[in-house]
Amino acid sequence: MVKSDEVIDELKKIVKQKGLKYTEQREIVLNALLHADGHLTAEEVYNLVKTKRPDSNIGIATVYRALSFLEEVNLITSINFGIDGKKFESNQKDHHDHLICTGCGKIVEFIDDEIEKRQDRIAKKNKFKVTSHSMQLYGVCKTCQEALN
Amino acid sequence: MVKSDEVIDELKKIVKQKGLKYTEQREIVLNALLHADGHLTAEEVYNLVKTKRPDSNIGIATVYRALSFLEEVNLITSINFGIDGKKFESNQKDHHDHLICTGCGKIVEFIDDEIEKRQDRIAKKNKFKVTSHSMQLYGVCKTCQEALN
DNA sequence: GTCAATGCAAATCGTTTGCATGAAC
DNA sequence: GTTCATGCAAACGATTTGCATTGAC
Repeated sequence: MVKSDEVIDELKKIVKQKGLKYTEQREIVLNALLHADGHLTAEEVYNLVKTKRPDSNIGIATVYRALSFLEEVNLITSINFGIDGKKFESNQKDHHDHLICTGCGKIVEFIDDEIEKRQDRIAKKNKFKVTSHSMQLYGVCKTCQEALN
Repeated sequence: MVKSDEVIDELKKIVKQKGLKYTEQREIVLNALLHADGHLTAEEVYNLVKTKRPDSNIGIATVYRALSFLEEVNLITSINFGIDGKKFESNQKDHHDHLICTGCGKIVEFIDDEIEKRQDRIAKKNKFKVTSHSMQLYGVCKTCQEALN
Protein backbone atom coordinates (compact mmCIF):
# COMPACT_ATOMS: atom_id res chain seq x y z
CA MET A 1 0.00 0.00 0.00
CA VAL A 2 1.46 3.35 -0.98
CA LYS A 3 1.74 6.13 1.48
CA SER A 4 -0.93 8.35 0.00
CA ASP A 5 -3.46 5.57 0.47
CA GLU A 6 -2.60 5.52 4.13
CA VAL A 7 -3.36 9.21 4.37
CA ILE A 8 -6.69 8.67 2.64
CA ASP A 9 -7.46 5.95 5.16
CA GLU A 10 -6.56 8.34 7.92
CA LEU A 11 -9.08 10.80 6.51
CA LYS A 12 -11.76 8.10 6.44
CA LYS A 13 -11.04 7.27 10.04
CA ILE A 14 -11.20 10.88 11.18
CA VAL A 15 -14.43 11.54 9.36
CA LYS A 16 -16.07 8.45 10.79
CA GLN A 17 -14.85 9.21 14.29
CA LYS A 18 -16.35 12.67 14.10
CA GLY A 19 -19.68 11.34 12.88
CA LEU A 20 -19.33 13.26 9.63
CA LYS A 21 -19.72 12.08 6.07
CA TYR A 22 -17.07 10.79 3.76
CA THR A 23 -17.36 12.53 0.42
CA GLU A 24 -15.58 12.17 -2.87
CA GLN A 25 -14.76 15.89 -2.85
CA ARG A 26 -12.75 15.86 0.34
CA GLU A 27 -10.83 12.89 -0.97
CA ILE A 28 -10.15 14.59 -4.30
CA VAL A 29 -8.81 17.71 -2.63
CA LEU A 30 -6.56 15.77 -0.29
CA ASN A 31 -5.36 13.63 -3.17
CA ALA A 32 -4.48 16.68 -5.21
CA LEU A 33 -2.22 17.93 -2.44
CA LEU A 34 -0.71 14.50 -1.91
CA HIS A 35 0.33 14.17 -5.52
CA ALA A 36 1.14 17.76 -6.34
CA ASP A 37 4.21 17.57 -4.15
CA GLY A 38 4.35 21.31 -4.04
CA HIS A 39 2.64 24.22 -2.42
CA LEU A 40 -0.70 25.11 -3.90
CA THR A 41 -3.11 27.96 -3.40
CA ALA A 42 -6.81 27.19 -3.05
CA GLU A 43 -7.31 28.37 -6.60
CA GLU A 44 -4.55 26.11 -7.89
CA VAL A 45 -6.09 23.13 -6.13
CA TYR A 46 -9.42 24.02 -7.71
CA ASN A 47 -7.97 24.23 -11.21
CA LEU A 48 -5.98 21.06 -10.76
CA VAL A 49 -9.08 19.18 -9.67
CA LYS A 50 -11.07 20.64 -12.54
CA THR A 51 -8.59 19.32 -15.12
CA LYS A 52 -7.87 16.00 -13.50
CA ARG A 53 -11.49 15.21 -12.80
CA PRO A 54 -13.55 17.17 -15.32
CA ASP A 55 -16.54 15.01 -14.48
CA SER A 56 -16.52 15.82 -10.77
CA ASN A 57 -18.07 19.29 -11.02
CA ILE A 58 -16.59 20.45 -7.74
CA GLY A 59 -17.16 24.06 -6.68
CA ILE A 60 -14.57 26.53 -5.42
CA ALA A 61 -16.47 26.91 -2.16
CA THR A 62 -16.16 23.20 -1.55
CA VAL A 63 -12.43 23.38 -2.15
CA TYR A 64 -12.13 26.09 0.48
CA ARG A 65 -14.31 24.12 2.88
CA ALA A 66 -12.32 20.94 2.30
CA LEU A 67 -9.01 22.74 2.79
CA SER A 68 -10.14 24.26 6.10
CA PHE A 69 -11.37 20.90 7.25
CA LEU A 70 -8.18 19.09 6.28
CA GLU A 71 -6.08 21.69 8.01
CA GLU A 72 -8.23 21.47 11.11
CA VAL A 73 -7.66 17.74 11.38
CA ASN A 74 -3.97 18.17 10.65
CA LEU A 75 -3.72 16.37 7.35
CA ILE A 76 -2.47 19.48 5.61
CA THR A 77 -0.76 22.73 6.59
CA SER A 78 -1.09 26.23 5.24
CA ILE A 79 1.71 28.73 4.97
CA ASN A 80 1.47 32.39 4.25
CA PHE A 81 4.20 33.21 1.78
CA GLY A 82 4.38 36.92 1.27
CA ILE A 83 4.11 36.22 -2.43
CA ASP A 84 1.05 34.58 -3.99
CA GLY A 85 -0.92 34.45 -0.77
CA LYS A 86 -1.82 31.43 1.30
CA LYS A 87 -0.58 28.05 0.12
CA PHE A 88 -1.30 24.52 1.25
CA GLU A 89 0.79 21.39 1.44
CA SER A 90 0.16 17.88 2.69
CA ASN A 91 1.54 16.86 6.07
CA GLN A 92 3.00 13.66 4.68
CA LYS A 93 6.45 15.12 4.55
CA ASP A 94 8.42 15.90 7.64
CA HIS A 95 8.48 19.41 8.94
CA HIS A 96 10.62 21.79 6.94
CA ASP A 97 11.15 25.47 6.22
CA HIS A 98 11.30 27.38 2.96
CA LEU A 99 13.71 29.33 0.83
CA ILE A 100 11.73 31.40 -1.64
CA CYS A 101 13.00 33.10 -4.78
CA THR A 102 11.38 36.49 -5.19
CA GLY A 103 12.31 36.42 -8.85
CA CYS A 104 10.72 33.24 -10.16
CA GLY A 105 8.81 31.99 -7.13
CA LYS A 106 10.89 28.84 -6.84
CA ILE A 107 10.65 27.21 -3.42
CA VAL A 108 13.43 25.15 -1.85
CA GLU A 109 12.68 23.21 1.29
CA PHE A 110 15.21 22.77 4.03
CA ILE A 111 15.54 21.71 7.60
CA ASP A 112 18.18 22.60 10.14
CA ASP A 113 18.20 20.77 13.44
CA GLU A 114 20.24 23.37 15.22
CA ILE A 115 17.73 26.08 14.33
CA GLU A 116 14.89 23.87 15.51
CA LYS A 117 16.64 23.29 18.80
CA ARG A 118 17.27 26.96 19.37
CA GLN A 119 13.67 27.78 18.57
CA ASP A 120 12.55 25.40 21.28
CA ARG A 121 14.94 26.94 23.71
CA ILE A 122 13.71 30.46 22.95
CA ALA A 123 10.12 29.37 23.43
CA LYS A 124 10.93 27.72 26.72
CA LYS A 125 12.75 30.79 27.93
CA ASN A 126 9.63 32.84 27.26
CA LYS A 127 7.37 30.24 28.84
CA PHE A 128 5.52 29.57 25.60
CA LYS A 129 4.22 26.16 24.68
CA VAL A 130 5.03 26.10 20.99
CA THR A 131 2.50 24.55 18.64
CA SER A 132 4.10 25.34 15.31
CA HIS A 133 6.44 27.64 13.58
CA SER A 134 7.02 29.08 10.21
CA MET A 135 10.22 30.35 8.73
CA GLN A 136 10.88 31.70 5.29
CA LEU A 137 14.03 33.07 3.74
CA TYR A 138 13.40 35.35 0.79
CA GLY A 139 16.04 35.93 -1.82
CA VAL A 140 17.11 35.54 -5.41
CA CYS A 141 18.06 32.11 -6.72
CA LYS A 142 21.12 31.46 -8.84
CA THR A 143 19.21 31.32 -12.12
CA CYS A 144 17.50 34.63 -11.45
CA GLN A 145 20.76 36.26 -10.35
CA GLU A 146 22.31 35.27 -13.66
CA ALA A 147 19.29 36.44 -15.58
CA LEU A 148 19.79 39.90 -14.09
CA ASN A 149 23.13 40.33 -15.85
CA MET B 1 15.87 65.39 19.87
CA VAL B 2 13.99 62.16 20.38
CA LYS B 3 14.47 59.26 18.08
CA SER B 4 11.09 59.41 16.40
CA ASP B 5 11.86 62.95 15.27
CA GLU B 6 14.96 61.66 13.57
CA VAL B 7 12.88 59.17 11.64
CA ILE B 8 10.50 61.92 10.60
CA ASP B 9 13.49 63.92 9.39
CA GLU B 10 14.66 60.89 7.47
CA LEU B 11 11.27 60.74 5.77
CA LYS B 12 11.54 64.42 4.84
CA LYS B 13 14.95 63.81 3.36
CA ILE B 14 13.83 60.82 1.32
CA VAL B 15 10.81 62.61 -0.01
CA LYS B 16 12.84 65.63 -1.04
CA GLN B 17 15.52 63.52 -2.63
CA LYS B 18 12.94 61.72 -4.73
CA GLY B 19 11.38 64.97 -5.84
CA LEU B 20 8.09 64.05 -4.20
CA LYS B 21 5.90 66.00 -1.85
CA TYR B 22 5.94 66.00 1.88
CA THR B 23 2.44 65.59 3.19
CA GLU B 24 0.90 65.61 6.62
CA GLN B 25 -0.72 62.23 5.94
CA ARG B 26 2.51 60.35 5.37
CA GLU B 27 3.88 61.86 8.54
CA ILE B 28 0.79 60.92 10.54
CA VAL B 29 0.95 57.31 9.38
CA LEU B 30 4.63 56.97 10.13
CA ASN B 31 4.13 58.61 13.49
CA ALA B 32 1.36 56.19 14.37
CA LEU B 33 3.70 53.26 13.81
CA LEU B 34 6.53 54.95 15.66
CA HIS B 35 4.47 55.44 18.77
CA ALA B 36 2.29 52.35 18.66
CA ASP B 37 5.34 50.24 19.47
CA GLY B 38 3.52 47.22 18.25
CA HIS B 39 2.45 45.56 15.07
CA LEU B 40 -0.53 47.12 13.37
CA THR B 41 -2.69 46.17 10.42
CA ALA B 42 -3.56 48.84 7.86
CA GLU B 43 -7.02 49.02 9.36
CA GLU B 44 -5.62 49.49 12.85
CA VAL B 45 -3.40 52.31 11.67
CA TYR B 46 -6.42 53.90 10.03
CA ASN B 47 -8.53 53.70 13.17
CA LEU B 48 -5.71 54.93 15.36
CA VAL B 49 -5.20 57.94 13.13
CA LYS B 50 -8.93 58.60 13.05
CA THR B 51 -9.13 58.78 16.85
CA LYS B 52 -5.87 60.60 17.44
CA ARG B 53 -6.44 63.14 14.72
CA PRO B 54 -10.20 63.36 14.22
CA ASP B 55 -9.70 66.60 12.31
CA SER B 56 -7.33 65.12 9.74
CA ASN B 57 -9.97 63.39 7.61
CA ILE B 58 -7.54 60.87 6.20
CA GLY B 59 -8.88 58.13 3.92
CA ILE B 60 -8.17 54.42 4.12
CA ALA B 61 -6.73 54.47 0.60
CA THR B 62 -4.19 57.04 1.70
CA VAL B 63 -3.20 54.88 4.63
CA TYR B 64 -2.54 51.99 2.27
CA ARG B 65 -0.62 54.22 -0.09
CA ALA B 66 1.44 55.69 2.73
CA LEU B 67 2.22 52.25 4.14
CA SER B 68 3.39 50.96 0.76
CA PHE B 69 5.52 54.03 0.30
CA LEU B 70 7.08 53.81 3.75
CA GLU B 71 7.84 50.16 3.24
CA GLU B 72 9.39 50.87 -0.14
CA VAL B 73 11.79 53.39 1.34
CA ASN B 74 12.56 51.06 4.22
CA LEU B 75 11.17 53.09 7.08
CA ILE B 76 8.74 50.35 8.01
CA THR B 77 8.44 46.58 7.49
CA SER B 78 5.46 44.35 6.95
CA ILE B 79 5.08 40.84 8.26
CA ASN B 80 2.51 38.28 7.36
CA PHE B 81 1.40 36.70 10.60
CA GLY B 82 -0.88 33.76 9.94
CA ILE B 83 -3.32 35.41 12.29
CA ASP B 84 -4.90 38.79 11.54
CA GLY B 85 -3.21 39.19 8.16
CA LYS B 86 -0.49 41.63 7.21
CA LYS B 87 0.94 43.84 9.94
CA PHE B 88 3.35 46.73 9.90
CA GLU B 89 6.02 47.91 12.28
CA SER B 90 8.53 50.72 12.22
CA ASN B 91 12.14 49.94 11.34
CA GLN B 92 13.46 51.89 14.27
CA LYS B 93 14.14 48.71 16.15
CA ASP B 94 16.77 46.22 15.10
CA HIS B 95 15.82 43.16 13.16
CA HIS B 96 14.03 40.56 15.23
CA ASP B 97 11.68 37.60 14.96
CA HIS B 98 8.38 36.90 16.69
CA LEU B 99 6.82 34.57 19.20
CA ILE B 100 3.06 34.76 18.84
CA CYS B 101 0.45 33.56 21.30
CA THR B 102 -2.45 31.96 19.47
CA GLY B 103 -4.59 32.46 22.55
CA CYS B 104 -4.42 36.18 23.19
CA GLY B 105 -2.39 37.41 20.23
CA LYS B 106 0.46 38.61 22.41
CA ILE B 107 3.69 39.09 20.48
CA VAL B 108 7.14 38.68 21.97
CA GLU B 109 10.13 39.78 19.95
CA PHE B 110 13.41 37.94 20.00
CA ILE B 111 16.68 37.63 18.17
CA ASP B 112 19.12 34.75 18.06
CA ASP B 113 22.46 35.28 16.39
CA GLU B 114 23.14 31.61 15.92
CA ILE B 115 19.89 31.18 14.01
CA GLU B 116 20.72 34.18 11.86
CA LYS B 117 24.12 32.71 11.05
CA ARG B 118 22.70 29.35 10.12
CA GLN B 119 20.11 30.97 7.89
CA ASP B 120 22.88 32.69 5.97
CA ARG B 121 24.73 29.45 5.64
CA ILE B 122 21.67 27.63 4.31
CA ALA B 123 21.07 30.36 1.77
CA LYS B 124 24.66 30.25 0.62
CA LYS B 125 24.54 26.49 0.27
CA ASN B 126 21.56 26.84 -2.03
CA LYS B 127 23.17 29.69 -3.94
CA PHE B 128 20.48 32.15 -2.93
CA LYS B 129 21.20 35.79 -2.33
CA VAL B 130 18.99 36.43 0.68
CA THR B 131 17.16 39.72 0.88
CA SER B 132 15.05 39.16 3.97
CA HIS B 133 13.56 36.53 6.15
CA SER B 134 10.63 36.02 8.37
CA MET B 135 10.29 33.63 11.24
CA GLN B 136 7.42 33.15 13.62
CA LEU B 137 6.92 30.73 16.45
CA TYR B 138 3.29 30.09 17.29
CA GLY B 139 2.26 28.84 20.70
CA VAL B 140 0.42 29.49 23.90
CA CYS B 141 1.82 31.98 26.38
CA LYS B 142 2.03 31.31 30.10
CA THR B 143 -1.04 33.36 30.96
CA CYS B 144 -3.18 31.58 28.39
CA GLN B 145 -1.87 28.18 29.47
CA GLU B 146 -2.99 28.95 33.01
CA ALA B 147 -6.32 30.25 31.84
CA LEU B 148 -6.99 26.90 30.19
CA ASN B 149 -7.04 25.12 33.54
C1' DG C 1 -35.38 9.40 6.36
C1' DT C 2 -32.03 12.27 8.54
C1' DC C 3 -28.48 15.36 8.60
C1' DA C 4 -24.19 16.84 6.78
C1' DA C 5 -21.97 18.37 2.47
C1' DT C 6 -22.42 20.33 -1.87
C1' DG C 7 -23.03 23.82 -5.78
C1' DC C 8 -24.30 28.07 -6.90
C1' DA C 9 -24.74 32.89 -6.43
C1' DA C 10 -24.64 36.64 -3.47
C1' DA C 11 -22.15 38.75 0.21
C1' DT C 12 -18.14 40.11 2.54
C1' DC C 13 -13.35 41.33 3.53
C1' DG C 14 -9.07 43.54 2.64
C1' DT C 15 -6.86 46.08 -0.76
C1' DT C 16 -6.30 48.72 -5.16
C1' DT C 17 -7.57 51.92 -8.78
C1' DG C 18 -9.66 55.86 -11.61
C1' DC C 19 -10.62 60.28 -11.41
C1' DA C 20 -11.68 64.93 -10.10
C1' DT C 21 -10.05 68.03 -6.46
C1' DG C 22 -6.65 69.98 -3.36
C1' DA C 23 -2.03 70.83 -1.58
C1' DA C 24 3.14 71.15 -1.95
C1' DC C 25 6.60 73.14 -4.33
C1' DG D 1 1.30 76.96 -12.38
C1' DT D 2 2.74 72.35 -12.41
C1' DT D 3 2.75 68.02 -10.58
C1' DC D 4 2.04 64.90 -6.99
C1' DA D 5 -0.98 63.26 -3.28
C1' DT D 6 -5.45 62.94 -1.57
C1' DG D 7 -10.42 61.52 -0.81
C1' DC D 8 -14.05 59.27 -2.46
C1' DA D 9 -16.40 55.66 -4.60
C1' DA D 10 -16.14 52.01 -7.60
C1' DA D 11 -13.55 47.87 -8.79
C1' DC D 12 -11.15 43.98 -7.59
C1' DG D 13 -9.50 39.28 -6.01
C1' DA D 14 -9.73 36.03 -2.51
C1' DT D 15 -12.62 33.89 0.69
C1' DT D 16 -17.09 33.05 3.11
C1' DT D 17 -21.96 32.53 3.59
C1' DG D 18 -27.12 31.53 2.81
C1' DC D 19 -29.92 28.49 0.91
C1' DA D 20 -32.10 25.02 -1.70
C1' DT D 21 -30.63 20.47 -3.33
C1' DT D 22 -28.00 16.19 -3.16
C1' DG D 23 -25.83 12.33 -1.27
C1' DA D 24 -23.85 9.49 2.70
C1' DC D 25 -25.25 6.82 6.27
